[in-house]
Amino acid sequence: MLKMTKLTDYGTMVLSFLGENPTDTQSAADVARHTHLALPTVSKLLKQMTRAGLVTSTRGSKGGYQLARSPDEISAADVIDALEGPVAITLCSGSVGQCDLESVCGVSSSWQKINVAIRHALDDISLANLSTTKFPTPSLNLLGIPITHEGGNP
Amino acid sequence: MLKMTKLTDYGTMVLSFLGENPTDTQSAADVARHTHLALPTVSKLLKQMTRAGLVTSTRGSKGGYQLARSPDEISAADVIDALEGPVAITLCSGSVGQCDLESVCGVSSSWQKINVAIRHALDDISLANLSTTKFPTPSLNLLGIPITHEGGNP
DNA sequence: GTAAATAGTACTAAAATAGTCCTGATTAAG
DNA sequence: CTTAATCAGGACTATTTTAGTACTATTTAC
Repeated sequence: MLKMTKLTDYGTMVLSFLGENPTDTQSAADVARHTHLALPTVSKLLKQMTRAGLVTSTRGSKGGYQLARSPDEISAADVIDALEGPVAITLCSGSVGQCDLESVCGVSSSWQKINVAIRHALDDISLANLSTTKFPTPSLNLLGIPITHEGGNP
Repeated sequence: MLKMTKLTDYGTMVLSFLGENPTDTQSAADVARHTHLALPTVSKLLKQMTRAGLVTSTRGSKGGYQLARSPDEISAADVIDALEGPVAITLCSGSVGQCDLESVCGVSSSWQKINVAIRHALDDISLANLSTTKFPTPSLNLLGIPITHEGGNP
């Protein structure tokens, strides 16, 4: 539940790497080398993220990719949107009238609210926050409960 | 992204129905009839939720299921845990040291924070809130942004 | 013109989800 | 004590989604 797909995770890694040297153009092969991901996969991700406007590409020899804007202007929600399409916690929460069970369901609008809430939370997390390399992670506070750093992955 | 599986969605419907008449014991067939879900599916869900302690079962003829506790004491997180196992937004956010890329990843702990934040949000939503039948849906407020009802499913 | 890149698309493989079925155990009722 | 109704557990199949690869076309530096 509430899992991102691997590709989104990878996408974040790729963006994070691009963010390390924002002025350099990196080829897909460069990115693959540094992130230890397979080239075709990285290539696919970069294409998708280019189309979504998260990175810019330069074609031709000596071409490559760069972040389209600074790491603190790219949100977690942006990345997810680019790689997985619109966020929706339940099928029916995406849009109205598409569920056969709608009339007998007795459950729904609150899921949509949760959805919106999570969405806002993801909007407020930037790539800069997600990259451990350089930036300090700010404290995140949802529902009045401050969430502090308590170990975890490097 | 951030989607629940259909089964969790169904599970909520099932619980919601059981919550309508908390004192009655409903057989799996009854539940299937009223929710318009297939019997084997409902049966499977009820078994899982029984094991998780969300509903109680009575075996034998005239047996069936009831909510184990009142609808406002069952949270969205409970339902998700029962039907999908522990919440984890990324693979590596579930536990430390299980990811090959950990050392080169440069991304992670903030996903864990998001994870925890969402978790808390889901803890605070009860089945009573999710059931449209009887209970008014309270306002939900994450990150200081009040989320108001703005149409959507019935 | 050639080599090094990205763009687009289609395809295949793998994994997760959803759904079904069967066999066994338990209990109320006749 | 037999039968019918009902849950328990697990195995199995089908479907859908996700992940990963491959191929062809286009663009550009030199």
